[in-house]
Amino acid sequence: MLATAVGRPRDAEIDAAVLRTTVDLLETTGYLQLTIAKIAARAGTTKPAIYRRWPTKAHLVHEAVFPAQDFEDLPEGRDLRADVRTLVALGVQLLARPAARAALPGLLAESAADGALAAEVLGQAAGGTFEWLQGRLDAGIAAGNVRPDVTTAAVFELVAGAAFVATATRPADAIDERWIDQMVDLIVRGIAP
Amino acid sequence: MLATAVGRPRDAEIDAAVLRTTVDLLETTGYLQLTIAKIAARAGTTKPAIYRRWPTKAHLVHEAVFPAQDFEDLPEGRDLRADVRTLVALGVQLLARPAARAALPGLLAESAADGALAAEVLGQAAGGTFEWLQGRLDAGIAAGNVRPDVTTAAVFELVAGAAFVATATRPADAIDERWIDQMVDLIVRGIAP
Amino acid sequence: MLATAVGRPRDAEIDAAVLRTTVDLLETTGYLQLTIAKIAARAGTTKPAIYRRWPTKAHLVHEAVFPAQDFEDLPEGRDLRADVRTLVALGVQLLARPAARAALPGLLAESAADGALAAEVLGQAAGGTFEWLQGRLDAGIAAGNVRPDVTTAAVFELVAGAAFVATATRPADAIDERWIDQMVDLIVRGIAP
Amino acid sequence: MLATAVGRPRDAEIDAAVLRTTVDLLETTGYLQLTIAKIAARAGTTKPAIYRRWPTKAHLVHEAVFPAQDFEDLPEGRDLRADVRTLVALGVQLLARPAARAALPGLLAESAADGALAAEVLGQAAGGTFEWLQGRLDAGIAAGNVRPDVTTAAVFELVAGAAFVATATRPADAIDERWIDQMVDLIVRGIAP
DNA sequence: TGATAAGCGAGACGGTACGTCCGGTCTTGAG
DNA sequence: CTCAAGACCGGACGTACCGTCTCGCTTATCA
Repeated sequence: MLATAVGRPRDAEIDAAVLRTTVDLLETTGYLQLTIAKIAARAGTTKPAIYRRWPTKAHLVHEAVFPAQDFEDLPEGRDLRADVRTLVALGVQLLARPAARAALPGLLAESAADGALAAEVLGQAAGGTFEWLQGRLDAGIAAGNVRPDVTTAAVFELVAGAAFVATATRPADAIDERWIDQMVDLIVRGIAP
Repeated sequence: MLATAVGRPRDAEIDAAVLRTTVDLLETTGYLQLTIAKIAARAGTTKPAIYRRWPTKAHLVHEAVFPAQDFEDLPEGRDLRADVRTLVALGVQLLARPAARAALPGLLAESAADGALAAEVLGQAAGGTFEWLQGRLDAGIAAGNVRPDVTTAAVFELVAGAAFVATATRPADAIDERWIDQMVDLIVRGIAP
Repeated sequence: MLATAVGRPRDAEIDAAVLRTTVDLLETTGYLQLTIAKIAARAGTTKPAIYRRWPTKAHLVHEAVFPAQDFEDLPEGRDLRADVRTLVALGVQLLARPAARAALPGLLAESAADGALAAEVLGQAAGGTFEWLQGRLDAGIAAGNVRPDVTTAAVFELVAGAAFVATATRPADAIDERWIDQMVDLIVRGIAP
Repeated sequence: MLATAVGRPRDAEIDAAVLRTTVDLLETTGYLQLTIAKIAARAGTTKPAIYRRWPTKAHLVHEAVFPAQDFEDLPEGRDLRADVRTLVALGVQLLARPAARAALPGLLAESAADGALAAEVLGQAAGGTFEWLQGRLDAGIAAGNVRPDVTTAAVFELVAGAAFVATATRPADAIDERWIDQMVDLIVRGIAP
């Protein structure tokens, strides 16, 4: 995505309009019914303009629904329960948005056949989060709040998985504070010595 | 799929060949690249023969990858740990097969836009399993091994979610007995009083 | 088409109803749009009952539109002009009926790929007619009204061809007595010494 | 078939390959067995590419077998016999080719149900030819070689019809110079005063 | 300042896959 | 062996849409 020096520069308006439209249409029509042509028409541009920016629908949707900055602002660690709560809340916040609910299964389906895409999608989610969780759990072990044989991957799978299944099976308003509290409770007790 | 008395009966060979081919192609090409035309060609039959049996690709894949009988043989309850282990193992056994890994995100993506399909897919998984789990947890509560405020749905989400995320992110051989033991440990401790 | 002695005898009503319906539908929908299924439905019977009697649509149409007896009643020869007129009138009578106009190109198209059918269709038309014409021309030669080098085939081609092209290109009511007279005039002069 | 300024231009190779393949397959399989799918496969292209160019099989066959330019080069009139011979030879030349023998009944059958197609098919044949014949006959009348009451349509029907029936019933090699001479003789005498 | 290069809207193209129609066959149960 | 009823198989249909390409124009940088 490096800007070449020569030639007409890309119109940043188009980037913004396309990303915005993609989210809108995702919520309306779902991932599979979403087409580049529809996005182009609704964003007031053309298919080639979109294909110039994103190689596939999956890349576009990924960028539109899970912008990179969403994964960057994890707070400093406090006590264990608060940290777990932060993680569960992050998972819910990321996955429960309508656009995310619509996009994720589609992205996963595409990832199944495209390793590079899978790496990109998962890499981003895991990226900072995984290390952050590892740090929190290590601190917990040191403080005696977490069993030493608990692996970061297992906790990550529990948290992410529960959030994913909940968003896939529950109505949106059934994933609330009480749901989060319940999950936090289960996780914190599960990893306790 | 009720047999009508009148008219030429269906060729059972075709049913079998199509289901077999569907699983094969899923593992090879993935859900999105899978097409009815390819299945028909490889199974030695034609598209109409397939459309006569299954209304959409999703229905066919569902039946091919998650046949109904897979969900029917949950054993009698024993002690709590064994029961949780049964559930986790069932989740892994169902989701870790290559065809299932390829099929599930696709089915979820289709379900997002087709409520009836969602009900079918989830209904089957939840069908017996949910009630069975509820019974086991109630028994656990009665025996004092489970906190009374633990909900079946939450446990179900943890187990199914962990299995799903693990199959989506780990290599197949990294989901072994040790992984299961670890999950069972986390869950059992999480729900204990 | 020999009736076998054993078993239930065929229902002659069905033969008649199908032939009648075939002519009706030919005039309405044309040869290519005509289907065995439509004929069966309208004749109040079923496809298998029709296929039991006629191997193809072409055979059925042939029998329905050009029954064998139509070609059998050529009158005794009189004078040459009258004989030519008989032939031209026969051609017009056979080809100008709506069902025949609709059927003939279709039958010819099928005949192009099916030699046996071609022999049947042409054989019937040529059958008695060709010999009859040959006799009349021979008599004309003997009487000095026809050049000896005129071949029967050429005259046959002129008469049949003119009738065919006229039915294919003219409206039905433009093929009248005056048209016949004109053609007879051209032919009689053409073959005269 | 007007070239639009905008959009990707058509691949002329495909036009040529499809027309060539259509003629080949017509000679091999006949009109009714000819399918767009087979043509596409054999021409190395696809059905939509064909449907973009020709709305129906009939239009494609028409253009492939009777290209427009075939009807454009009628020579200046000379004496009557030579002119009639020109017309008969043109008829034979157009209709006796294997592809034309296979195509014509099919085109006529389709024309029976599609007036617009009929106008196109007949219009092309009649187009220049009819006027040309009219001019020649008028000249013949003026020169005293043709009866004034001879109509152009009747002569046209005789010539076209004879050529058509001959190609439909005779083997290809039986329509030779001698056949043409015989027909010319019959026609010229038929229209003479 | 002019040449070069890339982006843009417009829109048709090539080709994959779709879901359907229907032609001809087969099965059942009764006559 | 026929009949009515009806489903089945498979060839072909005509269409939707994806991603690419071409055009004529615009907008920037580089020589």
